[in-house]
Amino acid sequence: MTAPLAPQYDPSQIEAPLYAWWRDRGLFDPDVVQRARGGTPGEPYVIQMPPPNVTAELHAGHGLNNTVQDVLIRFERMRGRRALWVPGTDHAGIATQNVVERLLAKEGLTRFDVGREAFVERVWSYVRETGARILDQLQALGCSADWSRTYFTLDEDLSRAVREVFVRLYEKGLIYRGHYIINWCPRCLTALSNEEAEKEEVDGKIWHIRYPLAGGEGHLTVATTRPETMLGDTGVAVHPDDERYRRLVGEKLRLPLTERLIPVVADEAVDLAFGSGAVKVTPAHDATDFEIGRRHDLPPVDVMTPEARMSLAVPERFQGLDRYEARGRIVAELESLGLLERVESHRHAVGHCYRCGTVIEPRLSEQWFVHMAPLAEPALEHYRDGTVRFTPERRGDDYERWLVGIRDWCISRQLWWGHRIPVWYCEDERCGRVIVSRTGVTECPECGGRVRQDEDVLDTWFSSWLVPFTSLGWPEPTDDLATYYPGHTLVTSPDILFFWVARMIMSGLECLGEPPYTRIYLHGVVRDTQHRKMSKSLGNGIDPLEVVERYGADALRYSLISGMSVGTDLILDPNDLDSSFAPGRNFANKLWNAGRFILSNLPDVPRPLGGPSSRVVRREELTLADRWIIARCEATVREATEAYERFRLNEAATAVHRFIWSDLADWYIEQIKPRLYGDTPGGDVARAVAAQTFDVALRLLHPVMPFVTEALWRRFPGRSGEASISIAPWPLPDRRAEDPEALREFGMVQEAVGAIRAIRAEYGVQPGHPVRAVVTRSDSGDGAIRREQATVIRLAKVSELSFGEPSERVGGHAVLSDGTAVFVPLGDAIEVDRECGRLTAEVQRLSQMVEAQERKLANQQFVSRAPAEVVQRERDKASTWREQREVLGRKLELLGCGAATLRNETSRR
RNA sequence: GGGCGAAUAGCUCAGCUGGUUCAGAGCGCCUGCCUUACACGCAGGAUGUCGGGGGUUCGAAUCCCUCUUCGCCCA
Repeated sequence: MTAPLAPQYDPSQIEAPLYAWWRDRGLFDPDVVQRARGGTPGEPYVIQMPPPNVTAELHAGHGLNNTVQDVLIRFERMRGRRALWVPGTDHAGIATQNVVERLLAKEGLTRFDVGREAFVERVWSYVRETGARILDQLQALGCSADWSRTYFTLDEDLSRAVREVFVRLYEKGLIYRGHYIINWCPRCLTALSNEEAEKEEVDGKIWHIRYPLAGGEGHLTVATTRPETMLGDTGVAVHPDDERYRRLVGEKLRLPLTERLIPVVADEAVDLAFGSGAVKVTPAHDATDFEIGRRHDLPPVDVMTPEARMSLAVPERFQGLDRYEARGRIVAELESLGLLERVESHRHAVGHCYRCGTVIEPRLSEQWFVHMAPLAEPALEHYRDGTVRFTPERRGDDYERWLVGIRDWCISRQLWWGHRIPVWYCEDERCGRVIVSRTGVTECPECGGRVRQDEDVLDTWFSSWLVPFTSLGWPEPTDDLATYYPGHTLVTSPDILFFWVARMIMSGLECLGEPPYTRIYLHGVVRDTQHRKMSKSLGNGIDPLEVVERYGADALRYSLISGMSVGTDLILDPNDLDSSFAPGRNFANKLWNAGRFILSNLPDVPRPLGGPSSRVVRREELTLADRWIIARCEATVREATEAYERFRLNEAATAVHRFIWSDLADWYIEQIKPRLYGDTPGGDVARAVAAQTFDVALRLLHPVMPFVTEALWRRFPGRSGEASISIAPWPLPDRRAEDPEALREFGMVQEAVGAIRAIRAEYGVQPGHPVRAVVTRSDSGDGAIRREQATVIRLAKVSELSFGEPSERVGGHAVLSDGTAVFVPLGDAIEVDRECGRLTAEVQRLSQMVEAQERKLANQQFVSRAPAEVVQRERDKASTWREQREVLGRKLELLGCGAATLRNETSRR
């Protein structure tokens, strides 16, 4: 039927064709899948992909984030939901503009040289050329996003929606323009929101500077971390309750280096404990000072240019100096004037541009803002009433705190790449009308005069906070919007909780009355072994595409998923990809070979395990091993399904791993080999059970390892060429498959095999060399080992297995958990002393456990206060251990281990 | 300065509601094996003051307090 499979799994031959097949058949499009399923209407399930920057290259963080989303979307797709994963890219204003500016710089040009229009065209052509690259890269990971719905935040439709929202919020009075202190990046030359100014701890200093009293002797000492801003001081503030300075309030000071006279004012905002308790007030360069200045009529004096050089408002000798050069010069001059009282070291948080790392300059500037409190309120309510929930839960606290203390959002950016602010100003000064419009404006509706559009563009996040509905066609009432909004799960990393997640909830509630999703899964960050975030500049990144090339996408995905637990970071070693991704590579290969074995043994039409067929396998045909693997499979279905549902993806992955590797491959496949190609009858039953349980395992694993599972699943006999595991039904739990008796009994067989193998290894019996074994049943023994003696004989390489009391004494001894004794006579091969030592140690270990248990049970408090069930369990444990100890104790006597040995062993401890 | 998280085998991490998964998994390591699915494998094995100290409890890796170290967020 199909070509024989290679003994070693080679993902490079398998993955790309399978991906193309899925994609071209439309299996990622929920509407196509719905039709393929015969139109059964499934409940929609929607995930919005965090749109990567259009200029981004795939890194490990993207790999993790998108793998998690793909696992969830594939899981829900198989469960019958109309699973839609919406992909897109973000125009990323600052980042993209920076990239193209760097390209221009190589030609010796700036954006100002080429002009706005040409520059924007240049960015577009760059984006058109490279913009889809990251999405292509995601395909190599197996991501099953619906590419037919891919959006770009600057698409015409999405841009229209952005203007719509801007105008609506403006009309509701939630967007306003004003002069405030904003975060200014002197390198990117734009305003930033508070969130975009990343606080970073730096070692700084506090300079204590004397400001002389204008009238008479003395001075007032102020403390500052930014002495260069003193040139813009227009006052000094003290706390109204501060006894030290009360008499100075209202006095004038002579501002050093400028000779400007500035007043001392009293203001509640001053922290008595900080520095000297007197603060310089620089209204144009500090948010708090700006407020103080307003309250006391202190005029703002802007002493810096946009590039953070000293402006014309300062004495000539400082003009044009960079802010840090100016700092040095100013401090030196103050020192020479004897006005520098002292300098202290000071560690404090300083804002840095999140795009270029430059230290932010707080700057007075006219910008557009969103008034956030009214938007935050419903977002808060939907969290507090449990509608919107976080995994891990504690992240909800961050969300709540941010919303409670929310500040207005500065949304204008002094960039050229982005959504131009839809505001026009009448150029006729007498009119001065401000027009906010959904469509272009060419003349003033008031006076008919000329208008000019606001030069600025909107914050990139002002478009991405809308994507859960703009990606579906809003504000048009599209079918997609009706079907797929609101969505369900959002998967991202915690660093954009405020930037994006919280704001999307606000916009969804504002524009559509419902939050865009209700479950937010925030995963960790990928770090190196020194726990540093992976980054291009540190060179400690892992290239997911390289991993895919070397080990396959399945190996990457399994390694990421199984190594990541809820809410914790993922540590990977970029210098040792082999050991980082060995788990996934090994497992894919194991799966491949288990599949190779099972498939090569299947007939064209295997017997079914259930259903109406007359060939159905009857329950009484099943052997103990069959019943056991079916029961284990059932347990795995429950475990894995629940784990996926709870976002415990690592548990799902390891549960299936355990089933496939430890249960199916190590035990079941080994156990059924005689039935498959020996004389033992029942091969058809074994084949049926192997096929069925392996099929289930493949489906359970498909969300994590989509390629290898599909490759194998499609090769099952009787599969139609159209069938894909990606839309195969999810395995459902089936109570009838539960079988505690089979689990226990086969467990005893496993123990017996394990005991014999251990004895063999202990005494260096060559693997091919058969041994005899004697099993002495305990009173509680149930005879499973006797019934399954063929299994024990095969798997433990036993030549002759007998039951009853052994006739010999010299050999290896073991006792199973139910007290059954296992004896391997080894004659000359055994060293009696060694065996005595081994058994004595075991007896002693058991004795300690028994004694501890007896102490516990002798404790009246325990017996009376612990639940009866627990007490019973502990009693059972004690009697089991006691029995094991007695069995081994008798063995010791039989072996003739002297009391001397015992004493030796005792004193050694 | 405030808040949160983490600390368990050499490494990366599970251990969810205190007691039957209680000291686990994978990788690495040691020993022996190319046993006709797989050497990316098979079989066996070693390795732990569950970060320190104190407390609650009949019982603590698990709950509380405290200290140390590391990380994150907010001012």
